[in-house]
Amino acid sequence: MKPEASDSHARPNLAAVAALAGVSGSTASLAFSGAGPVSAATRAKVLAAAETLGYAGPDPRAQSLRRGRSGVVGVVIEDRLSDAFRDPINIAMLDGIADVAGAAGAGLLLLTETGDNRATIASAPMDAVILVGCSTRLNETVATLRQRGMPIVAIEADDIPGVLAIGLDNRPASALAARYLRELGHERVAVVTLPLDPQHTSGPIPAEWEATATSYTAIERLRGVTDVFPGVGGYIASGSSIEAGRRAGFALLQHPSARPTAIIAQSDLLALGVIRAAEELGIAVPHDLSVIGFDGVRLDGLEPYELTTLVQPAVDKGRAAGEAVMRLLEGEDVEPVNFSSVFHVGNTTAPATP
Amino acid sequence: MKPEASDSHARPNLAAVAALAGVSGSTASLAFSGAGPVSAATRAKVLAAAETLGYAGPDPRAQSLRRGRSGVVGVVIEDRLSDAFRDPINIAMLDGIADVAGAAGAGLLLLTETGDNRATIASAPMDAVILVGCSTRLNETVATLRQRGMPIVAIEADDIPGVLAIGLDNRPASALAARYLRELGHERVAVVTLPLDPQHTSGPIPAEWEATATSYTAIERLRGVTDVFPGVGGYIASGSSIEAGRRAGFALLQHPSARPTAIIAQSDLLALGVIRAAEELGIAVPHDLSVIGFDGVRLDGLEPYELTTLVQPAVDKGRAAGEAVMRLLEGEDVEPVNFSSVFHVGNTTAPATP
DNA sequence: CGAATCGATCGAATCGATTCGATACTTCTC
DNA sequence: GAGAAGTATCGAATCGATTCGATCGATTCG
Repeated sequence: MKPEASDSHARPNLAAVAALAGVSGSTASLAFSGAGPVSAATRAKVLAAAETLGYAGPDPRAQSLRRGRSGVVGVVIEDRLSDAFRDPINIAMLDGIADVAGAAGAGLLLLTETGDNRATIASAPMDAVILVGCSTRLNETVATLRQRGMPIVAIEADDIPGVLAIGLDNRPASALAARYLRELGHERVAVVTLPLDPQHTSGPIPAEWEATATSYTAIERLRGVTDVFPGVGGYIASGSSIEAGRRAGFALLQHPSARPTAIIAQSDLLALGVIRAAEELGIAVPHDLSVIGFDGVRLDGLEPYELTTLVQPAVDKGRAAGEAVMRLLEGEDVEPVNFSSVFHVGNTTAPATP
Repeated sequence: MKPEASDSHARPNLAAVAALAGVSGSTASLAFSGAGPVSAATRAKVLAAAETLGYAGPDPRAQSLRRGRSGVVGVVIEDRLSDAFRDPINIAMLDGIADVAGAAGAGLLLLTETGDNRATIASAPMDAVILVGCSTRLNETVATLRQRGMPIVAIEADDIPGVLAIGLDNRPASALAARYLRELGHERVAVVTLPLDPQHTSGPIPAEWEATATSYTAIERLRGVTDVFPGVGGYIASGSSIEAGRRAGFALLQHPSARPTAIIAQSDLLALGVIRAAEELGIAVPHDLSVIGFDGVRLDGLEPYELTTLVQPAVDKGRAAGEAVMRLLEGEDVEPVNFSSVFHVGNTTAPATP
C-alpha cells in the first residue's frame, strides 16, 4: 500500500474551500460549525466546494488549539493492559467511563503508566484525566498535569490536593468481612492481597508492609482486615488472576500445621484461585476453609460455589468518574463521591470447625 | 473541589516564559525541545523562568497543530467495551497494539462505534486509526478518514481500497477444523457463530445469512465450515461469552432427535459455553459430542477438558497492526500481513459414535 | 420617510507553539 | 590578519481553524 496514494498536493484547508466557494474564511467556518447565521445558498456553495476539493471537514488539531479543548479524556492505567483487563472489574469500570464520555462525544485516551512513557502522559493532548488504580508514585505526573490546569479525577486513590477522588469503602468493607469471619469463630485468618508495589512483588506479606506498599486499594483492604485481626498474615499475589490466587492459595495452605481456616482474598478472581488450590489439596470449602472475595463480578467456573464477597458498583464508579470529569470541564464545582460495597453471603463461608 | 483553584490569571505560554527569561520565543522553544544549539546558560534561564511562572511545558494542542501530528492512534472497537473486552482474545490484541504504540510514545484513543458517535470518530484528533473487528457498515466512516489522509489499518476486515489489512486465515483454518471432524466420521455438524450483524441478533442461522451478515470474522469462519459441510446449520450467539455459548448450546442440543455430534464454535468462550450446556444436558464430551473452539486463549474453568481449537497469534496480530501504523506514519510502504492459526487437538473431540 | 433592527458576510486578531533563514559573534586555519 | 567554519540567538512566517466586532443591505416600525 502506498502512503500518499493519490491527490495532487497538500490536503486542502478551510481557506482553500472558502476561496473556491467565493466566501470568506469566517463564513466557511460558520457553514461547517453551524454556529451563526448563514444563508442556505451560501452553505450549499461551501459544501459543494468542499466536495470538489475533497475537504473532509475542519482539522481537529486546529480546532483544539483554537477552542482550547480536544474532546479527549485520558485514562491512566497502572499496568500493562493485559494485566489490568484480565480482571472484569476493571473492564466494568472502564465501560462506565466510556459510557459517559462517549455520550458526551469525548474519546478515551488509554495511557499506561509504565516507566518510559511518563513523558507521554505529561504531554498527551487531552482535556482531563482519570487515574485508575493509581499508586503513590504517580505524584510527579499528577503535579505536572495539575500545573497544566487539567481536571484530575482519581478512582480509589489517596487524598491528593487538587485531585477529585471517587472512592470505595475498601477498608470498612474489608473489616466487615473480617468481623463476619470472626463471628463464625475463625481465628486463623489469612489474606491474599492484590500486588502492593509497582514491581508486583509476590510472596508472604512482610511485617513492615506499610512502609513499602504503594497500591492504595490493596493497602486499604488489608488495613480493613488488620482492624479486626491485628497483625494478620497472608500472601501477596502477583496480580488479579485466578492463577495468581491459586499460587497464593497453595503457599498458604500447603503446610497443614499452620493452615488458616479462612482466607480473605482481595478480588473475586483471587478468591476463585484460592478455592482451586484448596480443591487440589483436598481441603473442603467451606467446611475446612472459608473463602471471601471482593468485587462481586460474575465468574464462570465457580460452580457449584456461590462466592461470599463484597459487591462493588464498578460500572457506577466509572460512570461517576466520567461525570465528574465532564462537570469539572464545564467549570462546575464537583464534590468527591464515595461508593459502598454490599456484603453478599454465598456458600464459601461457614462456621469454623474446631 | 473548585475548578480553577489558584493561579493568578490565564495559564502562561511559551512567549511569557521567553519574555521573563529575556530571550526570544524561538530560543525558548529550542530550550524545551532540544532541537537546536542552545547554550547551557540560556537553557537554565528559560527553565528557571518556566519554573517561576508555573509553565508546564509546551501545549500539546499547539504542538500537534504545528507539527501536524498529535501522537495519538485511534482504535475503533465495534461494540461496547464491556462486550468487546469480555473476550480475552481482544484484550490480547489490544495489548499488542499498546505495546508497540506505547514504545513509540503514542497514546491509544479508544473509540467505540455505536451509532451516535460516528461524528466523534470522524473528527477525533488522531494521526492514524486501527479498525478492530469492523463490519461493512463502517464504510462511510472509513471514507471520511481516508479523505483526511489518515493511515488506516484494519484487523480482520474485507479488502477496502486504501486500508491496510492485517489478516487471519479464518476461512481455511475453520475449514481445516471441519475436515478434521469429517475425518473423525462426523456428519451432523453444527456451528455456533459470533454475532453476524450489528444488532447482535441471536437465533438459528438463517439460510440466507450471506445476504444479511456484516461481521467479517464471523462470516469468514462460517464460510470455512460450509466449504466442507455445505449448508451447515447452527446458531448465532449474542456475543463472545460463555453464557452466550451456553444458550446456543442448549438451543442446538436440547432436541435429542436432531442433535449434532459435533459443534464448531467460533471462539473458545463459546466453545466452553457449549460444553457447559452439554454437561447440563447429560451429554458426554467428547464421547457424545465433539467441540472445537477458536482463538486458543487460556480459559479457567475448562478443566478437565483441554479444548480442541485453532490457536491464533492475537498479540502478534495487534503488534503487527501497531507496527504497520507506525510505519505508515513514517511514510513507508507497508504490505498487508496475514497470520495463521495453528490447529491444536485437545480432548474435546473424538470419533463419531454411530 | 428616516430610523431602528436584523440577517448575512467579511477582516483581522488569536490560539501556542515550531522552524526556516538571517544575523552577530567566536573560534580556527593558513 | 583575512576568510572559513561554526555557534548561539532572533524575527517572522506558518500550522488551520474560530470568533469578535464591523459593515452593508434589506426589512420593518413609528
